[in-house]
Amino acid sequence: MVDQHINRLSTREKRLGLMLWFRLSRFYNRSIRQTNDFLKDVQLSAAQFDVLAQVGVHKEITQQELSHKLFVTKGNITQLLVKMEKAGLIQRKKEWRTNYVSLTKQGKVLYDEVVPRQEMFQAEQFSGLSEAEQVQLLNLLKKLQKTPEGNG
Amino acid sequence: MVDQHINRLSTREKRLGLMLWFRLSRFYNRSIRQTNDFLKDVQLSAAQFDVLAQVGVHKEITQQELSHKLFVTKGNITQLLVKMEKAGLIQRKKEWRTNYVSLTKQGKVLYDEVVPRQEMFQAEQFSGLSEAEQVQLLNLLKKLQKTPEGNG
DNA sequence: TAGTATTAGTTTATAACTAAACCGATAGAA
DNA sequence: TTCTATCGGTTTAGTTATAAACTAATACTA
Repeated sequence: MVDQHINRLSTREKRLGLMLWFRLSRFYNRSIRQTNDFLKDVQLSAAQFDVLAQVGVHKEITQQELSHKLFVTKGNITQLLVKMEKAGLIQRKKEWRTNYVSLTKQGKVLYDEVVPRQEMFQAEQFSGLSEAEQVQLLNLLKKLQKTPEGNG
Repeated sequence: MVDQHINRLSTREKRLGLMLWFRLSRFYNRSIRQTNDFLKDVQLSAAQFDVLAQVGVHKEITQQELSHKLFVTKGNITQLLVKMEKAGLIQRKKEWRTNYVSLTKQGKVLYDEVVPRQEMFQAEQFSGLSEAEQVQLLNLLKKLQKTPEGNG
C-alpha cells in the first residue's frame, strides 16, 4: 500500500518527509503541553477541551461522530465522556443504540468562558507567523488531510 | 505573559489560531497512529524510533540532551531508555552523574534498516503536497519554533 | 568546612491514548 | 425464523506521556 508510490519519490522528498515529521511532532509536543498548562485552572485537559468545543458547536452529536471529528478511537471518547459527565459538563441521552451527547448548563457556561480564552491562546501560539503565513499553513494542512491514506 | 500581545490581534487571527491548532492536532493524531502501526513489525514505537534516530545521529548523547531534542520530559526519556536497554538497542555509560547513551550493535543494525523505511513512510505521509509545498511547510514550522514562548 | 543551590537522572501517580475483545441491538439473507 | 454481519458503545490491558517529588552528586559561597 505504501510501497506503490515510493519509487517515484526523489531522495530530497524522502528526507523532507522525515524532517517535516520531526518538526511537526516537536511543535505539537510543546504546544499540547502548553495548552494543558493553560487550561489547568479551569480543570480541563486539552482533550476535554476538544470535546467541549465540538459538542458546543454541534449541540447534539453522537460518540461515533465525535471520534471521527477528533481522530481518536471510540474507546477514548467513552473514557473522556465518563469523566466529563462526572464533572457535570456533558450529558448523554441514549436513543436506540446511539448516545447523543450535549452540554449541560454548567458545560455551556464553561464553553462560553473558555473558548474565547483558548482562541486567544492559540492565536498567540501561532503569532510567530504573519496572518498571510497562517492562512498558508492552514491551506497546507487542509491539503494534507485529503492525502490518499488519510482515511484511517 | 500571554495577555500582553492579545489585544493587537484581529478577530480573524484569533479564529485562525484555533483552526490551525485543530487541523494540526488532527493530522498529528492520525499520523502518529499510522507511524506506530508502520513500525509495529520492528517492535518499535514512534517514540522509540525518535530516540533511536537521535542516538544514531549523535553517537553519544546524554539523557538531558535527548529530552531537549525531542521536547519531552526527562522522566519520559528514562522510561523509554529502560525499555530500549532491555530490548538490547541502546546502552548507557555512567560518567560522573551523566549517562551517555549510544547504540548497541543490534541497535545500529536496526537503525540502518529502519531509518530508510521511515523516511519513505514519512515521505508518503506528506505526498499530498508538492515538493515546493513541503518546503513551504517546513519553513513555516521552522519559523514557529522560534516563537517567543517557544522556550518551554 | 559547613550549608545551600544546582544538576542529571529516577520514581511515582496519574492522564490520555490505542488495540482488541466484548456486549447487545438492529438489519439482511437463508 | 434463525443465522450472521454490522454497528454504537464499553471494557481491559498496556504504552506513552506528564508533573512533581525525590536521590545523589557536584559546585558554589561564606
